[in-house]
Amino acid sequence: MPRRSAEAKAQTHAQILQHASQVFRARGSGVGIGDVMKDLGLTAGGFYRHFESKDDLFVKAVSASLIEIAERLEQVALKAPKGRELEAVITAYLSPDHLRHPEAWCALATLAPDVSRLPSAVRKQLDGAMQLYQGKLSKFMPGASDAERGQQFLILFSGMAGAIAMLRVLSDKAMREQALSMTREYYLTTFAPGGSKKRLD
Amino acid sequence: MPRRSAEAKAQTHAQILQHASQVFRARGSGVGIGDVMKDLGLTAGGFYRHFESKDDLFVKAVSASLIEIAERLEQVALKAPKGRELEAVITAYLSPDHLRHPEAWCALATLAPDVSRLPSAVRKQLDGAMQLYQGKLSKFMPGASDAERGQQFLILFSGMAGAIAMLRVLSDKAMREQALSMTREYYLTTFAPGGSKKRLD
DNA sequence: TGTACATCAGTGAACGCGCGTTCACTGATGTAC
DNA sequence: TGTACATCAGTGAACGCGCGTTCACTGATGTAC
Repeated sequence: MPRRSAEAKAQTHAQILQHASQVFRARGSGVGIGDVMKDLGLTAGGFYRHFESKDDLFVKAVSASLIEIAERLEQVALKAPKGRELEAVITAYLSPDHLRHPEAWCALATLAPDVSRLPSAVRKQLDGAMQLYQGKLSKFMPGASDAERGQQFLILFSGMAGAIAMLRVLSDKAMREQALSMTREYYLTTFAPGGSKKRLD
Repeated sequence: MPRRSAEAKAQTHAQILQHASQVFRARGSGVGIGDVMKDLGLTAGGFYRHFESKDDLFVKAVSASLIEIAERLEQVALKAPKGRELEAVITAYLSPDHLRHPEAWCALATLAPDVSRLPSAVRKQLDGAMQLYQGKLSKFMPGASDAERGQQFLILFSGMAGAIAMLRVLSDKAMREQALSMTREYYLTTFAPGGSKKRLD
């Protein structure tokens, strides 16, 4: 097929990024470029009109997915009743939907080890997305200063990501979901001990 | 090279398992069998006298490493002063040594996503090791019943594993180590608020 | 205790396959006049 | 506004490579008598 317009190219570029970010989260960094392109009705050769290499795509896909999740969780907080923002975020993050759909949720829970194995020069490209994640959500954390809220964010989100990652290892589905709700209760009690007893759903 | 004695075979088997478990933790499940065998001075062909397939090795290597860490942490607890067992375990788990040496520490922090992508029939083979891990350490957790201590174990260890995994993503070494000590303080305060103020080193 | 024979741990070459990447090519798009 | 030409998004075949696995073979080990 011949040349496409500038807008068409931008659209293809966005599609590759979006689809790759889902498929990496679902099946890990080992997923092939040919697979990603094929799913979009394209061939592998065309990939290199959009990205320098597979590593380039991987880093950009992880970065994009982190930003997307941060924005989504920020929206969840902003839509929550006053004073219950963090409760809403924790409930969303530790939801059965997150546990069951790695491709649609947080890349930290699915790709942290893959990312940590990249050379630090490459990992550096993710600093921005990590800071944005922290920036969008630490304002809902308890703490007297920005620094303190930033620390609380790190502890809460690394803990929740670890919980999701570990629960996905368990082979028994019923046990997994039950342990999830128990874990959610714990984090809600510890980080968002709101006055009212009723939980958001 | 010709046939070896039964003990020699057992030793080779143990070496493959041990080395693979380190190298998978360090570089992920993508590491090749040829590499593992070569490091031991062997050739790839001989691998199949010891394991059915790469997946077989991977699952057994993860299982072995989980058991090894569980036993090591249990020893840490047993050597700690009375009443400070959990404090010692948390300090060991959230140590700079763990952060810097994935190959020598907890497979949950390095391989949880790889494991979660295996078919659940294969993952089932890890249930035993997971239960052993829980069994060896939940006795040091606070809680009135076995069930409660088991839950506390899950929350604490998934949280700590997530913290290690996430901190390894950060590109700045100084920030990583500082965030680690802050995280360690948090988990010590929350889970092991011992009477004495001095920390174990 | 010695001998003949079966076993099998480890070798090394070969296999089929899928991967990331390159490249000559096509023809619609964009641009210069 | 029309025309000639350069650009370049996407194709599809090819590349080199490394992977997991197989297999005929070697010769020390283990066993039966």
